[in-house]
Amino acid sequence: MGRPARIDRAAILDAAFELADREGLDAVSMHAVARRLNVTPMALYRHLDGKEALLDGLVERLLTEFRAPRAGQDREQWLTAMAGGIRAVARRHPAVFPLLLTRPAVTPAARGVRDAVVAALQDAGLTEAAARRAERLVSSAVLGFAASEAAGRFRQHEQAVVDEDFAELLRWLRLALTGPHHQE
Amino acid sequence: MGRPARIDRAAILDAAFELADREGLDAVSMHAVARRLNVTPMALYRHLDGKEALLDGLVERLLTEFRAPRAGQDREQWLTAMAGGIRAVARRHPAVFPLLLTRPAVTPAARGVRDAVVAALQDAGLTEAAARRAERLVSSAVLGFAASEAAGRFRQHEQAVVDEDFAELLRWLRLALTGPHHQE
DNA sequence: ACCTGAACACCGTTCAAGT
DNA sequence: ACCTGAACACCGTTCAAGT
Repeated sequence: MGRPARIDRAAILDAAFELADREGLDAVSMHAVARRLNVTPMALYRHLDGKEALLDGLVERLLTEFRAPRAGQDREQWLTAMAGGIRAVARRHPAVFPLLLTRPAVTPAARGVRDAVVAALQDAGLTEAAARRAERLVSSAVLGFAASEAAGRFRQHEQAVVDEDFAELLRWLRLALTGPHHQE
Repeated sequence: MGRPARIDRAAILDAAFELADREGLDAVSMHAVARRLNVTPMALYRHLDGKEALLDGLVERLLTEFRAPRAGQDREQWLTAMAGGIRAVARRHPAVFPLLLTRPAVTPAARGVRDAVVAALQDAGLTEAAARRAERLVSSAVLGFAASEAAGRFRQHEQAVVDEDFAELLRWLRLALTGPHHQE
Protein backbone atom coordinates (compact mmCIF):
# COMPACT_ATOMS: atom_id res chain seq x y z
CA MET A 1 0.00 0.00 0.00
CA GLY A 2 1.83 2.84 -1.58
CA ARG A 3 4.03 5.48 -0.26
CA PRO A 4 3.76 8.79 -2.11
CA ALA A 5 5.69 8.91 -5.38
CA ARG A 6 8.67 11.25 -5.30
CA ILE A 7 9.00 11.44 -9.08
CA ASP A 8 6.75 10.90 -12.05
CA ARG A 9 7.02 10.76 -15.83
CA ALA A 10 6.67 14.53 -16.21
CA ALA A 11 9.44 15.26 -13.72
CA ILE A 12 11.71 12.76 -15.43
CA LEU A 13 11.11 14.33 -18.84
CA ASP A 14 11.66 17.81 -17.40
CA ALA A 15 15.02 16.75 -16.03
CA ALA A 16 16.04 14.97 -19.21
CA PHE A 17 15.05 17.88 -21.43
CA GLU A 18 16.95 20.40 -19.32
CA LEU A 19 19.98 18.17 -19.31
CA ALA A 20 19.89 17.82 -23.09
CA ASP A 21 19.54 21.56 -23.59
CA ARG A 22 22.46 22.33 -21.33
CA GLU A 23 24.90 19.53 -21.96
CA GLY A 24 23.82 17.85 -25.17
CA LEU A 25 21.91 14.73 -26.03
CA ASP A 26 24.80 12.45 -25.15
CA ALA A 27 24.59 13.72 -21.59
CA VAL A 28 21.08 12.29 -21.30
CA SER A 29 21.62 8.98 -19.56
CA MET A 30 19.45 7.12 -17.11
CA HIS A 31 22.17 7.61 -14.51
CA ALA A 32 22.53 11.34 -15.11
CA VAL A 33 18.79 12.01 -15.15
CA ALA A 34 18.39 10.04 -11.93
CA ARG A 35 21.23 11.96 -10.31
CA ARG A 36 19.45 15.19 -11.14
CA LEU A 37 16.32 13.93 -9.38
CA ASN A 38 18.19 12.61 -6.33
CA VAL A 39 17.13 9.10 -7.06
CA THR A 40 18.83 5.91 -8.20
CA PRO A 41 18.73 5.03 -11.92
CA MET A 42 16.47 2.08 -11.25
CA ALA A 43 13.79 4.31 -9.78
CA LEU A 44 13.12 5.65 -13.28
CA TYR A 45 12.02 2.26 -14.57
CA ARG A 46 8.85 2.37 -12.48
CA HIS A 47 7.67 5.37 -14.54
CA LEU A 48 9.25 4.79 -17.94
CA ASP A 49 10.10 1.71 -19.97
CA GLY A 50 13.80 2.51 -20.37
CA LYS A 51 16.11 4.72 -22.38
CA GLU A 52 14.15 4.40 -25.63
CA ALA A 53 10.94 5.49 -23.91
CA LEU A 54 12.83 8.40 -22.40
CA LEU A 55 13.88 9.58 -25.87
CA ASP A 56 10.34 9.11 -27.17
CA GLY A 57 9.29 11.36 -24.32
CA LEU A 58 11.68 14.05 -25.52
CA VAL A 59 10.13 13.85 -29.00
CA GLU A 60 6.76 14.34 -27.38
CA ARG A 61 8.05 17.39 -25.52
CA LEU A 62 9.40 18.95 -28.72
CA LEU A 63 6.11 18.46 -30.53
CA THR A 64 3.88 19.69 -27.72
CA GLU A 65 6.08 22.76 -27.26
CA PHE A 66 5.57 23.45 -30.94
CA ARG A 67 1.80 22.96 -31.06
CA ALA A 68 0.12 23.19 -34.44
CA PRO A 69 -1.00 26.66 -35.50
CA ARG A 70 -4.79 26.72 -35.64
CA ALA A 71 -6.62 26.23 -38.90
CA GLY A 72 -5.40 28.54 -41.62
CA GLN A 73 -7.37 31.59 -42.50
CA ASP A 74 -5.32 31.56 -45.60
CA ARG A 75 -2.99 28.80 -46.52
CA GLU A 76 0.11 30.94 -47.00
CA GLN A 77 -0.15 32.48 -43.59
CA TRP A 78 -0.70 29.13 -41.97
CA LEU A 79 2.39 27.73 -43.71
CA THR A 80 4.52 30.62 -42.52
CA ALA A 81 3.35 30.19 -38.93
CA MET A 82 3.84 26.46 -38.98
CA ALA A 83 7.32 26.48 -40.53
CA GLY A 84 8.44 29.38 -38.38
CA GLY A 85 7.22 27.60 -35.27
CA ILE A 86 9.19 24.49 -36.12
CA ARG A 87 12.31 26.48 -36.81
CA ALA A 88 11.93 28.31 -33.51
CA VAL A 89 11.77 25.02 -31.61
CA ALA A 90 14.92 23.85 -33.39
CA ARG A 91 16.76 27.01 -32.34
CA ARG A 92 15.68 26.76 -28.74
CA HIS A 93 16.60 23.08 -28.51
CA PRO A 94 19.28 22.32 -31.09
CA ALA A 95 20.62 19.31 -29.22
CA VAL A 96 17.27 17.54 -28.89
CA PHE A 97 15.76 18.53 -32.20
CA PRO A 98 17.37 15.88 -34.45
CA LEU A 99 15.35 13.24 -32.60
CA LEU A 100 12.33 14.37 -34.63
CA LEU A 101 13.91 12.97 -37.78
CA THR A 102 15.21 9.89 -36.09
CA ARG A 103 12.23 8.65 -34.14
CA PRO A 104 8.63 8.41 -35.34
CA ALA A 105 6.05 10.08 -33.10
CA VAL A 106 4.87 7.18 -30.96
CA THR A 107 3.43 8.57 -27.75
CA PRO A 108 -0.22 9.67 -27.87
CA ALA A 109 0.60 13.33 -27.19
CA ALA A 110 3.15 13.31 -30.01
CA ARG A 111 0.74 11.78 -32.50
CA GLY A 112 -1.87 14.32 -31.49
CA VAL A 113 0.28 17.20 -32.67
CA ARG A 114 0.84 15.61 -36.05
CA ASP A 115 -2.89 14.92 -36.41
CA ALA A 116 -3.60 18.58 -35.65
CA VAL A 117 -1.38 19.61 -38.56
CA VAL A 118 -3.27 17.29 -40.89
CA ALA A 119 -6.57 18.67 -39.59
CA ALA A 120 -5.45 22.23 -40.23
CA LEU A 121 -4.56 21.33 -43.82
CA GLN A 122 -7.99 19.76 -44.27
CA ASP A 123 -9.63 22.89 -42.89
CA ALA A 124 -7.63 24.78 -45.49
CA GLY A 125 -9.38 22.78 -48.16
CA LEU A 126 -7.28 19.70 -48.87
CA THR A 127 -8.76 16.24 -49.03
CA GLU A 128 -7.67 13.91 -46.27
CA ALA A 129 -5.22 12.02 -48.49
CA ALA A 130 -3.76 15.26 -49.83
CA ALA A 131 -3.51 16.70 -46.33
CA ARG A 132 -1.65 13.66 -45.05
CA ARG A 133 0.72 13.79 -48.00
CA ALA A 134 1.29 17.52 -47.58
CA GLU A 135 2.02 17.01 -43.90
CA ARG A 136 4.64 14.37 -44.68
CA LEU A 137 6.32 16.46 -47.34
CA VAL A 138 6.22 19.83 -45.63
CA SER A 139 7.40 18.36 -42.36
CA SER A 140 10.23 16.48 -44.08
CA ALA A 141 11.44 19.60 -45.83
CA VAL A 142 11.07 21.94 -42.88
CA LEU A 143 12.47 19.44 -40.38
CA GLY A 144 15.35 18.74 -42.74
CA PHE A 145 16.19 22.40 -42.98
CA ALA A 146 15.72 23.15 -39.29
CA ALA A 147 17.72 20.11 -38.24
CA SER A 148 20.51 21.05 -40.63
CA GLU A 149 20.63 24.54 -39.23
CA ALA A 150 20.49 23.35 -35.62
CA ALA A 151 23.24 20.84 -36.22
CA GLY A 152 25.49 23.51 -37.67
CA ARG A 153 25.44 22.23 -41.22
CA PHE A 154 25.16 25.87 -42.41
CA ARG A 155 27.51 27.20 -39.78
CA GLN A 156 29.90 28.66 -42.30
CA HIS A 157 27.28 31.00 -43.72
CA GLU A 158 26.13 34.39 -42.43
CA GLN A 159 22.89 34.36 -40.48
CA ALA A 160 21.31 36.63 -43.09
CA VAL A 161 22.11 34.13 -45.83
CA VAL A 162 20.53 31.28 -43.89
CA ASP A 163 17.47 33.41 -43.12
CA GLU A 164 17.08 34.06 -46.83
CA ASP A 165 17.50 30.33 -47.47
CA PHE A 166 14.56 29.73 -45.20
CA ALA A 167 12.48 32.41 -46.91
CA GLU A 168 13.24 30.78 -50.25
CA LEU A 169 12.24 27.36 -48.93
CA LEU A 170 8.94 28.85 -47.79
CA ARG A 171 8.40 30.28 -51.27
CA TRP A 172 8.96 26.80 -52.71
CA LEU A 173 6.49 25.24 -50.35
CA ARG A 174 3.93 27.97 -50.90
CA LEU A 175 4.22 27.42 -54.63
CA ALA A 176 3.78 23.70 -54.13
CA LEU A 177 0.75 24.01 -51.88
CA THR A 178 -1.10 26.70 -53.78
CA GLY A 179 0.24 26.12 -57.26
CA PRO A 180 -1.23 23.93 -59.98
CA HIS A 181 0.00 20.84 -58.25
CA HIS A 182 -2.46 19.36 -55.81
CA GLN A 183 -4.91 17.65 -58.05
CA GLU A 184 -5.92 14.00 -57.56
CA MET B 1 61.56 2.44 -36.61
CA GLY B 2 58.12 1.15 -37.28
CA ARG B 3 56.65 -2.22 -37.38
CA PRO B 4 54.08 -2.71 -40.14
CA ALA B 5 50.66 -1.33 -39.31
CA ARG B 6 47.97 -4.00 -38.89
CA ILE B 7 45.09 -1.61 -39.32
CA ASP B 8 44.50 1.78 -40.92
CA ARG B 9 41.76 4.39 -41.14
CA ALA B 10 40.08 2.68 -44.09
CA ALA B 11 39.92 -0.69 -42.34
CA ILE B 12 38.49 0.94 -39.23
CA LEU B 13 35.79 2.71 -41.21
CA ASP B 14 34.99 -0.50 -43.08
CA ALA B 15 34.47 -2.33 -39.82
CA ALA B 16 32.43 0.49 -38.27
CA PHE B 17 30.20 0.83 -41.31
CA GLU B 18 29.49 -2.87 -41.49
CA LEU B 19 28.73 -2.96 -37.80
CA ALA B 20 26.30 -0.06 -38.13
CA ASP B 21 24.54 -1.66 -41.08
CA ARG B 22 24.11 -4.94 -39.28
CA GLU B 23 23.48 -3.98 -35.69
CA GLY B 24 22.57 -0.30 -35.69
CA LEU B 25 24.42 2.88 -34.94
CA ASP B 26 24.38 2.28 -31.20
CA ALA B 27 26.43 -0.85 -31.75
CA VAL B 28 29.25 1.26 -33.16
CA SER B 29 31.59 1.66 -30.22
CA MET B 30 35.34 1.91 -30.10
CA HIS B 31 35.40 -1.38 -28.20
CA ALA B 32 33.15 -3.19 -30.65
CA VAL B 33 34.98 -1.91 -33.73
CA ALA B 34 38.30 -2.88 -32.19
CA ARG B 35 36.98 -6.33 -31.33
CA ARG B 36 36.02 -6.79 -34.98
CA LEU B 37 39.58 -5.96 -36.02
CA ASN B 38 41.20 -8.19 -33.37
CA VAL B 39 42.82 -5.25 -31.74
CA THR B 40 42.44 -3.38 -28.46
CA PRO B 41 40.28 -0.22 -28.42
CA MET B 42 43.31 1.95 -27.82
CA ALA B 43 44.90 0.82 -31.06
CA LEU B 44 42.26 2.82 -32.95
CA TYR B 45 43.47 6.10 -31.49
CA ARG B 46 46.67 5.94 -33.49
CA HIS B 47 44.63 6.24 -36.71
CA LEU B 48 41.61 8.25 -35.66
CA ASP B 49 41.03 11.03 -33.15
CA GLY B 50 38.31 9.26 -31.22
CA LYS B 51 34.63 8.42 -31.42
CA GLU B 52 33.61 11.76 -33.00
CA ALA B 53 36.17 11.32 -35.76
CA LEU B 54 34.89 7.80 -36.30
CA LEU B 55 31.36 9.12 -36.87
CA ASP B 56 32.68 11.84 -39.18
CA GLY B 57 34.29 9.02 -41.11
CA LEU B 58 30.92 7.31 -41.50
CA VAL B 59 29.47 10.55 -42.91
CA GLU B 60 32.33 10.59 -45.38
CA ARG B 61 31.55 7.02 -46.40
CA LEU B 62 27.87 7.80 -46.98
CA LEU B 63 28.72 10.77 -49.17
CA THR B 64 31.41 9.06 -51.20
CA GLU B 65 29.16 6.07 -51.77
CA PHE B 66 26.59 8.49 -53.12
CA ARG B 67 28.90 10.48 -55.39
CA ALA B 68 27.42 13.45 -57.18
CA PRO B 69 25.83 12.74 -60.55
CA ARG B 70 27.87 14.45 -63.25
CA ALA B 71 26.87 17.82 -64.60
CA GLY B 72 23.31 17.90 -65.78
CA GLN B 73 22.50 17.63 -69.41
CA ASP B 74 19.19 18.98 -68.41
CA ARG B 75 18.41 20.16 -64.95
CA GLU B 76 15.37 17.99 -64.37
CA GLN B 77 17.21 14.84 -65.20
CA TRP B 78 20.09 15.81 -62.96
CA LEU B 79 17.73 16.48 -60.08
CA THR B 80 16.07 13.10 -60.47
CA ALA B 81 19.41 11.31 -60.50
CA MET B 82 20.72 13.22 -57.52
CA ALA B 83 17.63 12.81 -55.32
CA GLY B 84 17.22 9.18 -56.32
CA GLY B 85 20.85 8.51 -55.48
CA ILE B 86 20.47 9.99 -52.02
CA ARG B 87 17.34 8.02 -51.35
CA ALA B 88 19.04 4.82 -52.47
CA VAL B 89 21.88 5.40 -50.01
CA ALA B 90 19.35 5.95 -47.22
CA ARG B 91 17.68 2.65 -48.02
CA ARG B 92 20.90 0.73 -48.12
CA HIS B 93 22.11 2.23 -44.85
CA PRO B 94 19.11 3.31 -42.81
CA ALA B 95 20.94 3.11 -39.49
CA VAL B 96 23.86 5.32 -40.52
CA PHE B 97 21.99 7.75 -42.73
CA PRO B 98 20.65 10.12 -40.04
CA LEU B 99 24.24 11.17 -39.35
CA LEU B 100 24.07 13.27 -42.51
CA LEU B 101 21.58 15.61 -40.85
CA THR B 102 23.35 15.59 -37.54
CA ARG B 103 26.96 16.19 -38.49
CA PRO B 104 28.30 18.74 -40.97
CA ALA B 105 30.59 17.34 -43.65
CA VAL B 106 34.01 17.96 -42.13
CA THR B 107 36.47 15.54 -43.68
CA PRO B 108 38.01 16.57 -47.00
CA ALA B 109 36.43 13.69 -48.92
CA ALA B 110 33.01 14.59 -47.51
CA ARG B 111 33.31 18.24 -48.46
CA GLY B 112 34.43 17.25 -51.92
CA VAL B 113 31.13 15.52 -52.62
CA ARG B 114 29.16 18.56 -51.58
CA ASP B 115 31.33 20.80 -53.73
CA ALA B 116 30.69 18.52 -56.70
CA VAL B 117 26.95 19.03 -56.29
CA VAL B 118 27.43 22.79 -56.28
CA ALA B 119 29.63 22.54 -59.37
CA ALA B 120 26.99 20.49 -61.18
CA LEU B 121 24.39 23.15 -60.42
CA GLN B 122 26.71 25.82 -61.76
CA ASP B 123 27.27 23.80 -64.92
CA ALA B 124 23.51 23.72 -65.22
CA GLY B 125 23.52 27.49 -65.39
CA LEU B 126 23.14 28.81 -61.85
CA THR B 127 25.39 31.49 -60.44
CA GLU B 128 27.69 30.38 -57.66
CA ALA B 129 25.55 31.93 -54.92
CA ALA B 130 22.38 30.45 -56.39
CA ALA B 131 24.03 27.07 -56.77
CA ARG B 132 25.17 27.06 -53.14
CA ARG B 133 21.71 28.03 -51.98
CA ALA B 134 20.05 25.42 -54.17
CA GLU B 135 22.41 22.79 -52.80
CA ARG B 136 21.51 23.69 -49.22
CA LEU B 137 17.78 23.66 -49.88
CA VAL B 138 17.58 20.60 -52.10
CA SER B 139 19.82 18.60 -49.79
CA SER B 140 17.80 19.65 -46.74
CA ALA B 141 14.53 18.63 -48.33
CA VAL B 142 15.80 15.39 -49.84
CA LEU B 143 17.81 14.41 -46.77
CA GLY B 144 14.82 15.24 -44.59
CA PHE B 145 12.59 12.99 -46.63
CA ALA B 146 15.10 10.17 -46.97
CA ALA B 147 15.98 10.27 -43.28
CA SER B 148 12.31 10.22 -42.34
CA GLU B 149 11.72 7.23 -44.52
CA ALA B 150 14.81 5.41 -43.30
CA ALA B 151 13.90 6.06 -39.68
CA GLY B 152 10.46 4.62 -40.22
CA ARG B 153 8.56 7.87 -39.80
CA PHE B 154 6.34 6.77 -42.75
CA ARG B 155 6.24 3.16 -41.69
CA GLN B 156 2.47 3.08 -41.41
CA HIS B 157 1.99 3.89 -45.09
CA GLU B 158 2.09 1.58 -48.09
CA GLN B 159 5.30 1.61 -50.06
CA ALA B 160 3.42 2.87 -53.13
CA VAL B 161 2.14 5.86 -51.17
CA VAL B 162 5.62 6.78 -50.00
CA ASP B 163 6.98 6.36 -53.53
CA GLU B 164 4.35 8.78 -54.76
CA ASP B 165 5.29 11.16 -51.93
CA PHE B 166 8.82 11.14 -53.23
CA ALA B 167 7.67 11.74 -56.80
CA GLU B 168 5.62 14.68 -55.58
CA LEU B 169 8.59 16.10 -53.68
CA LEU B 170 10.62 15.90 -56.88
CA ARG B 171 7.92 17.79 -58.74
CA TRP B 172 8.07 20.51 -56.10
CA LEU B 173 11.82 20.80 -56.39
CA ARG B 174 11.73 20.76 -60.16
CA LEU B 175 9.22 23.58 -60.09
CA ALA B 176 11.42 25.50 -57.69
CA LEU B 177 14.60 25.03 -59.71
CA THR B 178 13.19 25.67 -63.16
CA GLY B 179 10.28 27.92 -62.28
CA PRO B 180 10.20 31.71 -62.13
CA HIS B 181 12.01 31.66 -58.83
CA HIS B 182 15.77 31.77 -59.12
CA GLN B 183 16.47 35.36 -59.83
CA GLU B 184 19.05 37.43 -57.85
C1' DA C 1 55.82 3.53 -35.08
C1' DC C 2 52.38 0.64 -33.59
C1' DC C 3 50.01 -1.87 -30.29
C1' DT C 4 48.99 -3.75 -25.42
C1' DG C 5 47.51 -3.87 -20.37
C1' DA C 6 45.70 -2.02 -16.55
C1' DA C 7 42.84 1.40 -15.03
C1' DC C 8 39.03 5.04 -14.38
C1' DA C 9 34.65 6.96 -14.35
C1' DC C 10 31.00 6.07 -16.69
C1' DC C 11 26.73 3.52 -19.06
C1' DG C 12 21.80 0.48 -19.44
C1' DT C 13 19.48 -2.97 -17.18
C1' DT C 14 18.46 -7.23 -13.96
C1' DC C 15 17.30 -8.95 -9.67
C1' DA C 16 16.22 -9.30 -4.90
C1' DA C 17 15.35 -6.64 -1.04
C1' DG C 18 13.66 -2.91 1.97
C1' DT C 19 9.68 0.27 3.66
C1' DA D 1 3.58 1.01 -4.57
C1' DC D 2 7.86 3.03 -4.78
C1' DC D 3 12.58 3.11 -4.22
C1' DT D 4 17.37 1.19 -2.96
C1' DG D 5 21.78 -1.69 -3.24
C1' DA D 6 24.67 -4.66 -5.26
C1' DA D 7 25.88 -6.40 -9.46
C1' DC D 8 26.92 -7.27 -14.63
C1' DA D 9 28.65 -6.47 -19.02
C1' DC D 10 29.49 -2.75 -21.26
C1' DC D 11 31.38 2.21 -22.71
C1' DG D 12 35.25 6.30 -24.07
C1' DT D 13 39.65 7.64 -22.96
C1' DT D 14 44.31 8.23 -20.23
C1' DC D 15 48.68 6.67 -19.22
C1' DA D 16 52.80 3.99 -19.07
C1' DA D 17 54.83 0.15 -21.05
C1' DG D 18 56.26 -3.34 -24.43
C1' DT D 19 58.40 -4.59 -29.23
